[in-house]
Amino acid sequence: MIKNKTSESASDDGKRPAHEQVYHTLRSQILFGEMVPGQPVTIQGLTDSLGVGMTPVREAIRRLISDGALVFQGNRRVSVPVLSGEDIEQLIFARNAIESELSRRAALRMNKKEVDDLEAIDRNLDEAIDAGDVSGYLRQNYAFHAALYAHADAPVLSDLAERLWLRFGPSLRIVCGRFGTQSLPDRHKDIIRCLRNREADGVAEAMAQDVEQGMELMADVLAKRP
Amino acid sequence: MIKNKTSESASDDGKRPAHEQVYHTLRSQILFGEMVPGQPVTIQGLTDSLGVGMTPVREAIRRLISDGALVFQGNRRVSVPVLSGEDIEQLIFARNAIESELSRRAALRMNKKEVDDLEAIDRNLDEAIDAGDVSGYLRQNYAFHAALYAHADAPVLSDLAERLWLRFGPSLRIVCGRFGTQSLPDRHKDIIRCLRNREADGVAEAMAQDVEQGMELMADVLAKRP
DNA sequence: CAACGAAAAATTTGATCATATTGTGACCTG
DNA sequence: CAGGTCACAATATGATCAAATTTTTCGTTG
Repeated sequence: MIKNKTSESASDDGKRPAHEQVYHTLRSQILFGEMVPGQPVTIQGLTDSLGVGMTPVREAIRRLISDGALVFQGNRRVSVPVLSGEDIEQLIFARNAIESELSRRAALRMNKKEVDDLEAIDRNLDEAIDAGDVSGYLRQNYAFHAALYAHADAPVLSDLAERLWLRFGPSLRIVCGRFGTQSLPDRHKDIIRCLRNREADGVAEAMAQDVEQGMELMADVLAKRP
Repeated sequence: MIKNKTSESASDDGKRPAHEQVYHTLRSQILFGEMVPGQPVTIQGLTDSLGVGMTPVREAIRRLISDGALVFQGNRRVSVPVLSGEDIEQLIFARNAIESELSRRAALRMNKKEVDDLEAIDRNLDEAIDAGDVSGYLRQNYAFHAALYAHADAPVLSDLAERLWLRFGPSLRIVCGRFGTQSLPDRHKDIIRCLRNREADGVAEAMAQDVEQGMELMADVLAKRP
């Protein structure tokens, strides 16, 4: 079986329509910090680099703007968002509210094997931290939260959480890039322990601390040098 | 000044690009219940009825899907969302958290005149209720909340709130259509009183009750006949 | 004479449309 | 009831038009 298409990138997934491909490609790039806050995003640039027409690119960009993953800058220009102090403050509030509830719901629903799987992700995360692998850290950290929330059985709330992550993804990468992977502490061990004991409120509390610690470090770092 | 364009609808706003026009037109239709939950939405249907090409329509639809205002049903089909009981439960939680915080922030920032303006909206709302004007009720009720949140100076949280409103708009219309405008009680008078006294926590509490009452009535009604 | 600034041309990017292609579901037939 | 065919709607592209930014040029001024 030969791929005779030129296919410069975008990993031809075979079936999915191109606009979804583009959406998911860009989404990952934003979520995992492959785009820098403030970086301009052009339609024509993407049609060239991704090797697709403009229509799918336009649709993907609209979707990402609606997600808060990109911002429309008035004069037809689109760019990766730069977070202000107030933005981060609001993100802390919203993440605390939404993600602690998601954690609580997940705690009530997860069985032993599912907690084991989550712990496996956390081990991968620790490996990435030890290796100083920033990209791996961002991916595994996201995977940990996403896996937990997937068990909450709450699509509306999960959706909101995803949007919030898209907003701070690029900035989180900046923080990690400056201070390495050691600097961001987490409460994942507490979360897993409480999950095993089925202490839903404990899980929610640990998640709230996890969120708050990470976001406040981010706020501090970005306040010094935006 | 003559509009010589055929312009069947979409109120040619002069400057804004067509895809934004289409987006806002559809957004209003969804928010104010001019679309029925479950109703299919086709690209070609909209290109015909709005008198624009398909590209702007496609972009607007993608944006609305990302907003949660429309749902993509797997096989290229798009429709207006139908809320399940679990969806409403999650909406109640999220609205409570986000909108009470927005109210609290607004309370700390609003001056006397701004509260007067809000009260004027509430009077319009009461008129619509007395007149049994469902469409007017939906618009004025939204206007009341939107005006309040606009004073919270919290764009990230306001954005989240807008998304939640888009999700339940069509279903709220169904509830009003079945039971009239009298059936939905609100706490707007309490909110205004607390705003005048600068009791931020009181405003937040009243808003939480306003949200909860409305949403639970909606849940009850839809539970009987979805 | 150099430097600054304003106006105009050129380039780049975005927006829209018309058209070709592809995939989906319905309908008909054996 | 299975399999094939047909019609319709969605997807994707490239061409064309419009807008905005950048660059260039020219005139004025210190």
